[in-house]
Amino acid sequence: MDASVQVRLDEFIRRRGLRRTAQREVILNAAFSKDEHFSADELFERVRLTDASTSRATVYRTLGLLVEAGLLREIDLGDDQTTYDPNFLDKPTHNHLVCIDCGRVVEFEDAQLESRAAGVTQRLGFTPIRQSLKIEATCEHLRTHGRCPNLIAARLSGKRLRKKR
Amino acid sequence: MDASVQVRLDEFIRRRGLRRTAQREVILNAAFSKDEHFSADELFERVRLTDASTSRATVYRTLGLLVEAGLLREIDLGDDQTTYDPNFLDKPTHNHLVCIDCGRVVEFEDAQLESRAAGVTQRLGFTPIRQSLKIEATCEHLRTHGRCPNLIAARLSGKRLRKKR
DNA sequence: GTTATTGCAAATGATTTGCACAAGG
DNA sequence: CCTTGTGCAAATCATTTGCAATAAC
Repeated sequence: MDASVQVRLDEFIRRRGLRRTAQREVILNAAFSKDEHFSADELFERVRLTDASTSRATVYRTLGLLVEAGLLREIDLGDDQTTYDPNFLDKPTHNHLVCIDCGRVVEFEDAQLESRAAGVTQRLGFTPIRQSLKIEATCEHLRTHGRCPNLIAARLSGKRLRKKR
Repeated sequence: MDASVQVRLDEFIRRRGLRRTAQREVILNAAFSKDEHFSADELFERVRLTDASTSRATVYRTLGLLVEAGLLREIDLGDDQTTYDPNFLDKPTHNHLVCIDCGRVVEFEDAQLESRAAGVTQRLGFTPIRQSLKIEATCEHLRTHGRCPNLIAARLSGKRLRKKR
């Protein structure tokens, strides 16, 4: 985990008169231990590995904090639960491509898309704050080879593939 | 309501061996009576005006049907409940700009954004199926005039302004 | 007649919250 | 100390579902 994440949270906590706690520490570490997206529950599971006493409620509360602090961002991948993305610090303007076949999520940045969207926003009489492009697509690999390695992996791990409940 | 909507639903129903019912008729009409976005509950309220007997459960079930039939599309505006957009028949590739100040939603199309995103998708090894750009922005009007007509209207109508529960 | 559909009420499941206790500064 | 944070369990709230009754075709 990048040390600056720790620093940013500390600043946010101080600025707001909040407190540093062991739980927030553990949760922060769990959240930024990989660059993978995660749900509140997945994070809770990760947290348990280190610290069995931290409660699910605290995970939810801390997630809210981290989002407010600008460390995490909530993204919508099309399923029912909120997904958290820890990669906006490194790539502040990245977008997401979701594979309809296997559920794989690919992140990408594109400066032209970014500026074009900003222009459109201005023209409409607004000031752009944040923009997110979600592309849903099918896997070229699946169509040409008849199978998709990610799909197989996803099924094995019992991962939920799109769509609500 | 455009008559073609009716036709499309009928075709979908026939193709799938489903049945035309009074409830589906009423719900379809309510959904396409305006070009405004709506939540399941808002639609249910609209439906009650015409027909007090149709249940909330049937509204939910029919919404699923209309989405499958390609008549409605679920969009994410950042609040907790699913929002349905009836305007994709007229503007198949439109995107959304959400004003952070007042919650107003502006729809816009942009062919260049569209094709650029499609190009990126191809380059990543996927076939684009659908793409949605959501822009969050602040109101120019609010900053320069100190007030936003939409914000006032939104507050008066007790509209929920972003963020979860 | 079959099979799909509906209404009702109960179930679900992610997320939030009230409260009494614990802990940071 | 005084206030914020936490765990727990109960509460929320949108959405889904089981089931018996109803209505398409």
